[in-house]
Amino acid sequence: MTDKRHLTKTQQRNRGLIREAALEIFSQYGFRGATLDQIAEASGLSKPNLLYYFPSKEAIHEELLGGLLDLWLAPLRELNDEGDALAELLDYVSRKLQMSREHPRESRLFANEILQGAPRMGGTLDTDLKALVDDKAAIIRHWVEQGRIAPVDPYHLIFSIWALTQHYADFDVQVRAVLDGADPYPGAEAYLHDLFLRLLSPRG
Amino acid sequence: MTDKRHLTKTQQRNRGLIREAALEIFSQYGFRGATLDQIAEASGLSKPNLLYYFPSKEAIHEELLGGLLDLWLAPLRELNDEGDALAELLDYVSRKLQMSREHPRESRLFANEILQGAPRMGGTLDTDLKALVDDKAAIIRHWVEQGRIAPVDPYHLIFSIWALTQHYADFDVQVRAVLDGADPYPGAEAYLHDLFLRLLSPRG
DNA sequence: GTCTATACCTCGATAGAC
DNA sequence: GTCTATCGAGGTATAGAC
Repeated sequence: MTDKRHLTKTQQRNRGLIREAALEIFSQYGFRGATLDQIAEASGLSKPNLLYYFPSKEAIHEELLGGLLDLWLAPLRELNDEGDALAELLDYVSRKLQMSREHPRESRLFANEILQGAPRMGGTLDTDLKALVDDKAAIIRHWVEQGRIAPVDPYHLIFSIWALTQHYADFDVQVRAVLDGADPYPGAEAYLHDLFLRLLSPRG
Repeated sequence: MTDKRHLTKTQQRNRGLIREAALEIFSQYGFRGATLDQIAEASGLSKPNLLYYFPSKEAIHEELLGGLLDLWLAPLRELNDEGDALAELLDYVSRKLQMSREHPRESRLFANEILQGAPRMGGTLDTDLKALVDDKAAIIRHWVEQGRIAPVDPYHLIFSIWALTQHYADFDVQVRAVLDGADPYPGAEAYLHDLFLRLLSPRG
């Protein structure tokens, strides 16, 4: 039996190659659009060898999805109720945008999954995701009540941060078509900082 | 030869049934994830009968994509350079959000296509889309220069409107998981109106 | 651990009766 | 115009030699 705590060098290396290749292919073609041939090609391993390390195509996909929600929610998890309210939220936006820039494939893999109704993410959306968002929304509501930020709906605020940051990864081809291929991130950083600063600055 | 201008009642009806069913299935599963069996089932026609009306699976998909970009850009096209700047933009946001609410399947079909690199949309992004956005961005830049709205990057403003409105259709399952299944649109309408009002109101 | 060969199935598309 | 039956390609997974 292979024990996760006692993997040989080869095993670690090949499982890593497969994960990397699978991320590349699944994020571009979706689960059903991707084929084991493509993943084999991209990883440099043979197709039967893929199925030596993972029992099925589905298992490879699950391996990727497993850690994805955690990675995805990490920036939100860092939101600190004891920090400066406005700075905390602006930092969150910045971290989330950086996540899109550094992990566009993970963003697209996630988007593919959600777009199709999250058939392979099970109940993690209703449990883990919802619990964290409820927790952070309560913090934001508190900040509003204390007048530390302008009044906003905490849930729609969080949705808007997700939407605005992930858009640059998920709709990359559209963005670059409009911008003639230019890197959108410097402009996005400035625009989003400005947007949320104006939205959230307490007035009067 | 079938001439589009002389379709029988049956032809019109069945082609309509196929389009409706294909939209339902393609938007949920993507092009490769969808099967003709599913579309046949959903349309109430037999699989060979689908291929009597359309030469291939790809042709059905193209039929849907064909009009999609136009439908998609219609709200932006209405942006009128002679109207009141702030009201024009807020109305655009509202129209675009309504499009998400009324056409979530079209939104997801489009998102599926863009997410995977728009392999079947040809050059329409680089030509039609870019031309329209450049045109409207020039109008917005003009409004900024005249001081009729606060200074913003016109391109990122348009991206942000797309991202924020489409998010509610494309990431519906995630939004509803967080909101316990509640309808997000009333809250979204208020939040987005508020957001863009604060962002764009000229100050000083 | 890794390969070649292949079993087996799903799916798009066609043949041909009605 | 619509059906049943079926072909053939492509895809997941397995067998078995090395």
